[in-house]
Amino acid sequence: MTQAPHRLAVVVATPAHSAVGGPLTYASEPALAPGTLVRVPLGRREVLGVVWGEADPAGEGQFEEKPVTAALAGIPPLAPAWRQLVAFAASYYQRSIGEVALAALPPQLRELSPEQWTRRLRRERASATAAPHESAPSLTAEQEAALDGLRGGPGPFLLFGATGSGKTEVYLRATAEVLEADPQAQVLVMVPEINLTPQLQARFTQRFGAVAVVSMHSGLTPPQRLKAWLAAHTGGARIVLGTRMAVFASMPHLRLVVVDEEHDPSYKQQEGARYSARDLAIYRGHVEGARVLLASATPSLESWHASEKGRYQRLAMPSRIGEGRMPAVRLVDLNQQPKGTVLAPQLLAAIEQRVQRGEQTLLFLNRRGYAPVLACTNCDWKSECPHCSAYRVFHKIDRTLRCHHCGFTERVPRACPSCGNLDIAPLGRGTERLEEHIGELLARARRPDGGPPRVARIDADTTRRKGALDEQLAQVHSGEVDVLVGTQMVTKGHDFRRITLVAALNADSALFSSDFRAPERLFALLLQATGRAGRDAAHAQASEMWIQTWHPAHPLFAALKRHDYPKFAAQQLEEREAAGMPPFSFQALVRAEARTQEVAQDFLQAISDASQSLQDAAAVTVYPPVPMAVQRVANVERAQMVVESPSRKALQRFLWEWQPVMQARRPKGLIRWAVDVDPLAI
DNA sequence: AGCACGCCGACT
DNA sequence: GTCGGCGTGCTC
Repeated sequence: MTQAPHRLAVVVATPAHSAVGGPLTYASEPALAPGTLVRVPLGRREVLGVVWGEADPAGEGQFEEKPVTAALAGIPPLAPAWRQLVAFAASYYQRSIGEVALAALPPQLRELSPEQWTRRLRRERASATAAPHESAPSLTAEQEAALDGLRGGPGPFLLFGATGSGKTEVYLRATAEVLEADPQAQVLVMVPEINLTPQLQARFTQRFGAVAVVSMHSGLTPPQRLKAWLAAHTGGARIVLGTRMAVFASMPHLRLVVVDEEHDPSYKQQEGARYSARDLAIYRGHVEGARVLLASATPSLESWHASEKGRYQRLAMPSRIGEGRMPAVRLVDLNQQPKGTVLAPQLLAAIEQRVQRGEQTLLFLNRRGYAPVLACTNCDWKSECPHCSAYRVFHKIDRTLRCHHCGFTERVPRACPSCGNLDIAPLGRGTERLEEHIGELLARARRPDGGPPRVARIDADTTRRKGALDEQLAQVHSGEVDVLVGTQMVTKGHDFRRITLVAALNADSALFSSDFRAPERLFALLLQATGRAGRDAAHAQASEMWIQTWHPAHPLFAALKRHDYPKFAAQQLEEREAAGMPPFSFQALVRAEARTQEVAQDFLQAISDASQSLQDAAAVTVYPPVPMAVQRVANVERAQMVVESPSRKALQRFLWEWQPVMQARRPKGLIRWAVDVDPLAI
């Protein structure tokens, strides 16, 4: 073998602050272009890497530079814009480039040998044309105006559109225009949840044909993911639909990015590189010269603020299509009800009325299981999880106590484990118990056909099986179900035609939460739930949203009654500004996990003290460490501290200066620590 | 992150 | 007497 002339910088999936956080240097006989996928030896294994560029000549001779094992040939290298996106995300969210890059690639790529790879490529030689299939419906004036706005500027755009105003049709039209204007152009459409991809995929394939559309989300099998990725990377797929991970899809001809329900917290990744797919979409649009369209009926306050300041261009579609109008919001004051009321009599009467008329009701309760706690009636035993600082939830269906944090599950004890008392009682209620309860309450009511009312429940427990959600939704749509009990899962996106009554039963917990974003989330959730009712013009008049609350005078409800998001947003932004909170400041969270709370907090305190000598310390406030809300999970103690600055730039610099300090101060017994930039929940 | 090596408890 | 728990260290 002759001397290998090229020294390549290759990124591999190593965490940011291990000793090998940066790109590694490998030797290669042929010159490999940046963006080429390679297999390289690392320790005793062989891993997938991405060529990032030429290695730094200064580092020559420092390590034994092993040769690249093989390049995955036959596809174009990852484009500069993709690499720039990955490098930016790694830098902004304080991770290594390799970690972000490899997480953004389909996992199966890591496992394929070069032979399997070539075989695989040969199979995927299909190119697709986007042939419009169905004819598009005519547009409302508001949709026309939104599309005009979209044509008229560079963006980014914030489409502020009521539920039922026809936002999806705007995405379809905008997509059609982009695809027609450029025979190679590609479009990325993101939704918050996997559950929402099938119906969106159906809409897009109807319009553009199946070959042009692929979806990308964690529910795909590894071969499906690889296939979708290849189709996007080689340009065969003109349209990519997906969840947050799709923001990293390799799309060399990206021209339009749509972020549907942009306010949804699911766009923030909660482990590994904690990126916001919505924020990265904005950045990506910027580097690729693609239009970015964020859309929501209840935009995040960050996006709303940006549109108020003119950084985002706002497009408004306030009206529901056709005769549809938003349901009337009615509050039930729980202070006026007998103690222990689950459903106020007037709400129950309203439900019975719907049942008799053959209309449907959605009861929204954001807590699954039968009861959140099981307690002994004699001593003070409660169903605490032995591994977490949380109660295990009682699931009556299989008579188990399940910890929703660590998964620890046991059969319900026959008697109190502490005192032997046989009488242990559920406290509070979840969807299971509500389903049971409502069944009893409605026992005397009759459907128009004379039959007894049918109650169904949709939550994470009833939809665990693949396809289960679809089956259950189909039952609702066919009219088999009269009353649907569900968690927030049912408030998102699903188009229920015959629901004329929606009720939220436990809205209050978020009103006085310590999390400053809780009201924003609650408002979005309730308005979204409201949007589930009255989507069918024939029933719209009688549609209602009921909210049971102890605090009917809360200003959030006043805005909700008028469906007035702008008013609500203005109030919230005023408070945020006065308190110096996002979007008027920028935050990061340092989290630490250890066997003991003391080790975790001491570490945070130590790095906090050490941070005061950093260059940007004056522009940044480091708050004291505190235990996390759920302090212990799976026998690991967790603590965190907030870091805040009025300047995003200063915060960024500060965090990067700080990283080596954290590394150096890492004590024995600390399991891990992580930085969460722009955290959603504190 | 993997994956090794290395030192102390309950099983064949 | 081994299997295996996870603590510590290394990877171009």
